[in-house]
Amino acid sequence: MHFSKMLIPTLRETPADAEAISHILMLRAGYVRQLVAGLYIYLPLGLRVIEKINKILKEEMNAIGAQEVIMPLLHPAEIWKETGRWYEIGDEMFRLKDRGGREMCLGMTHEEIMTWLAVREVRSYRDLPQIWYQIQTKLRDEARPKSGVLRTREFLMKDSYSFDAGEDGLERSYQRHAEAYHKIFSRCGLKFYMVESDPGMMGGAVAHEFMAPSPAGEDVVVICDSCGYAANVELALSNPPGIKFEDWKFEEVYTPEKRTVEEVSSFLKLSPQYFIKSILVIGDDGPVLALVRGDQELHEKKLGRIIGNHRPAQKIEVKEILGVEAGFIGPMGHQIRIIADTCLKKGVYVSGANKPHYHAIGIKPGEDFDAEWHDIHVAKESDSCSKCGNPIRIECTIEVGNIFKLGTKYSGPLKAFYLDENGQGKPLIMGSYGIGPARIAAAAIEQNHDKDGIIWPKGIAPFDIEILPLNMKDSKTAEVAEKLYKDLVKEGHEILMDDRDERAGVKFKDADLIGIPTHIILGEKNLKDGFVEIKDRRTGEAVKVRVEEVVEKVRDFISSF
RNA sequence: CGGGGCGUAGCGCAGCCUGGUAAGCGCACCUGUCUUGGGAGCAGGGGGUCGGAGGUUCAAAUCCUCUCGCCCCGACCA
Repeated sequence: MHFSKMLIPTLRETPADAEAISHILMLRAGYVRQLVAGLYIYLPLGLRVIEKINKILKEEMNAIGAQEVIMPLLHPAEIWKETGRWYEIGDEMFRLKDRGGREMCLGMTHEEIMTWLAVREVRSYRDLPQIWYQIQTKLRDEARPKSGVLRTREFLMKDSYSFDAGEDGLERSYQRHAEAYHKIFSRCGLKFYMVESDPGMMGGAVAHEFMAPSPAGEDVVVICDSCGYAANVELALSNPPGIKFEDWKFEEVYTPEKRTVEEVSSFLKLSPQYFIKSILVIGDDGPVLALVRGDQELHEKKLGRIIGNHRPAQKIEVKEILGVEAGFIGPMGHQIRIIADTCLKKGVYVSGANKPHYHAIGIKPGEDFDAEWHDIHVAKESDSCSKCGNPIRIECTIEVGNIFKLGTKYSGPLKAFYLDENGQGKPLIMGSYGIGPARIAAAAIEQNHDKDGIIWPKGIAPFDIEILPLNMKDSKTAEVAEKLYKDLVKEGHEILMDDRDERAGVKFKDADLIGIPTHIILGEKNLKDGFVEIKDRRTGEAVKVRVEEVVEKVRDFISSF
């Protein structure tokens, strides 16, 4: 393609409302434009990247026997009502009515519709397994779209759904997806982790996420380099640093106006690790007291998985339920449900004395109070791996893919049954699997850029090579550039030819911004001696090559990186 | 939905506090000229209901009220 004939509106300056690097660079390099919050236009270059990614997705999905289909994105409400999600999902679902007043919604995912198809078309165990996928638009009315293309209200998703006769089959489909996903993200040039994740509202028991490390990511992941344990911080288990306990006798001490752990800890000159933080929350089934160590934080989601929906108690509620004001709560002597972090199970601690302006020293778990023990703290960098005891790492990541074992969550309510060998009706065992192509593109930029712009991984670059004839007014330059372009296209390379009548500096700057992996530079002086330069965008390394050898050298050059 | 910030030319911004002399700057764009290995120079030019509505005033980009939009933090995230 010729630059002069393409819409590539590069920007010299950073747009004011972009903050994430991928967002800034996609705007500056002319890949996308924003319509309104969370809705993006993909310009020619941006579309090329998405299509490269989609091609990889299709190849790898087809390779595991998945079949491409396409589903409507307008859905009748009835199906969503049957699974209950019409009611469970809140404002995130776009809802509307057709002219007949029939309730509809825009598809935010396709479990219901895929299962609807399976109900009708899958009859026998002989039809199984089936894996169906599509690459199609999803619509979710996000509360807060952000970070450019990373979180939008409308986005492309490769979603696949597996239907098996039993748990073994699901396991196979799940593993095949995991392997395909590894290949996909590798081919896209991403650094990524596969981590254990919370199945959440998707239902089912097992789920993994594919996470691309990047400071722009909104998910936090716990990684153990020693044993390979990797999990989303929403469920990651970890052991807080061990501490040496004193042999305190139970004793109440006067701590006037000292309420927070920091205040009491500095007042008593004891490290926060020796404290028990007591947090009262109000759940659907009544109040619950959550206990974590003084140097730890309570993880709401971890607690939520144990007690369900809950919210922090208000000050008045604390007084009413526990009989003491916040700041002096201790775990002793309460009748309500207590969930305590596992690391508190042993030791001798300090906490509130359940009377105003007093704390208690020498509290022994198991003796002075009892609790249900769960890992409910937020994993931190200083924690150690719960599996092998070695240090863990915490990283911010972009979720680029996920895989869920659904079981019969959808096939049950929608009555997706098959007949087994004995003629018995059984529910299909399902899995669902997603990948966001736009997030792959954004993550690739987040992980591959420098001060000058994007450095695309070869697998998903919009073009393989950019030709830069530095002076288009020089007839020799223009002539050789055209010939090289034709020859290289004939070789099967995708080429962007910067045939604009721009100064050399402009072409270099734009080429670096746009980030095509290989540049062929045609300067007047080199050309007089019969040479051009082949330059690698990532390293900046350039080699001088005779014009007639370019086609051959490019072959070597490209394969050497 | 709560908190904060910002809306002035395609992009980046100044002007607002202290109303009039305030529709400005840089880049981009158009014409000409010159230049061609890292966003050149010179000369000329086009482009704005100052997000919108209402109000105060002799007079509003500027003050007041309402409203819409965008970004960031948090909550939420099938």
